[in-house]
Amino acid sequence: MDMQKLQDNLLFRGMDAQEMEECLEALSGQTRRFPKDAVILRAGDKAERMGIVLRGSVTVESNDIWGNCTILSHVGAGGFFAETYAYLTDAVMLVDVVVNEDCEVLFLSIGEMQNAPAEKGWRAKITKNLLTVSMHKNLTLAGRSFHTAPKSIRGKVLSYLNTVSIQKRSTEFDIPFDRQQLADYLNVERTALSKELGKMRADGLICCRRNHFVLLHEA
Amino acid sequence: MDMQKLQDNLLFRGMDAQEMEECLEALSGQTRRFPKDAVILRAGDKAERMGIVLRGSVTVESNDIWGNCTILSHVGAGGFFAETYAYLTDAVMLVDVVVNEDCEVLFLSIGEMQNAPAEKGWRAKITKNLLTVSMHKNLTLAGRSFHTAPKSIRGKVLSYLNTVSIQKRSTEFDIPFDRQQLADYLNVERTALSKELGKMRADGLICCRRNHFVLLHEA
DNA sequence: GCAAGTATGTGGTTTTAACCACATATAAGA
DNA sequence: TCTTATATGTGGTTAAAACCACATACTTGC
Repeated sequence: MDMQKLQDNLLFRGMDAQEMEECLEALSGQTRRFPKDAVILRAGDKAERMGIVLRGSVTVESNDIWGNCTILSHVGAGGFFAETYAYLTDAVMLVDVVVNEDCEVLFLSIGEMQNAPAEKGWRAKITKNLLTVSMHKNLTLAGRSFHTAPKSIRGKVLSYLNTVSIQKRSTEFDIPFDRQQLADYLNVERTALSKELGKMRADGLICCRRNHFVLLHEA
Repeated sequence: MDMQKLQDNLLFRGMDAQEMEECLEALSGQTRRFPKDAVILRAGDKAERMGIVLRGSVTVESNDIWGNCTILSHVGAGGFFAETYAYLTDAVMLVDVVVNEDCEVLFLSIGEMQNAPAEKGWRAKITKNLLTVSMHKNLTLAGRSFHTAPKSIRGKVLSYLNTVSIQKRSTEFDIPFDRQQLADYLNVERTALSKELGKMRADGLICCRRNHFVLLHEA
């Protein structure tokens, strides 16, 4: 495991090498690799361990019996999943975690944190860091609510693209979704999304090819 | 302020009277009353303080320029708002916090927590409690995503009512929303919601009057 | 470069919910 | 109690998106 890279991760921020090691030991840190489309966690599971994406990416999604898919969030390298379920041990997962790009995941029994001796420096640090992680996750979830709120497909798309543009600090960027995934994220039908993107292009609002987008300022 | 009741609050769990006092002092605890429809916090504000609802209730909502309202969550007595924005001090609020029923709110400069001496017992406790609060808020937000995901109004309503029923452990319960608010929460149009509720009643799925609902098991 | 598989786009139809106008019911105040 | 205000429900129309079938474009492996 690349310790240096891990030490830069938000969850371990502020720890020295010694603390990191103790922490990984106490929380039974373990890495695993998964191929694209693998289901890492399934709705109904009781997740005892949270996941940290070291390489690749995953999506957190809900899949109902009728085949409807709703993507709640995309988690790239350095991101986290299932931390809520792993920490609130009584909560049952309502979502699946699915591999988007071949990835490597570090699992941590984050609940064990609370059993660690309070004197250990890493305990206070990881608690504080997990708090920050959780709050950021809150903003992510709230963000999706904003994207799905507009009534029209165009409104949803613009809300989403606008946010990505702000995050990337550029009007030209790649999004982490293909058409079907973007549709599932915005809760709309794929072909309707394609149509709307076509209209938006015709209207001179955007320019896009596959997952590459450019936002255009109207003349 | 009713200290006993406050001590039962999730955020202060595990603290003794002494710690509570120190904590409230350090975080500049201050209570205020608000009448119905007052706007406690407005989108665009930088919230330095989180709110704890002691009495009454508030809604966290997004109101755009065109008059569209989206209710993200309802916060009743004992609940919290703006903790994310108050803790992540650089984040600007994207939502309004509006009084739903006349209420009393305790404000806390939760960011100050990090400046308190680490030896203080209350600091570790409130950090841990805030973590729990944040994670529960995550589940709340994810819950709304599930309610708004179904394509049909009926699907949304059933998803919502089903969840409330599970929380209240009964098929008969009051919801904290009037029709307009429920529509805003589920992201649908009010009159369309009324119509659908009528149909659902005709279909023998539910029985409702104002904000009182009974779920019926089909024959 | 070709074949096969996957992703994306387009046209046409149907379903659904938004929208508007208004009726009725309930609550609150004089 | 009567009046007024507010909340809820209903009918009809329209706009929009879901849905289906299929064409085209792109990717990948051989």
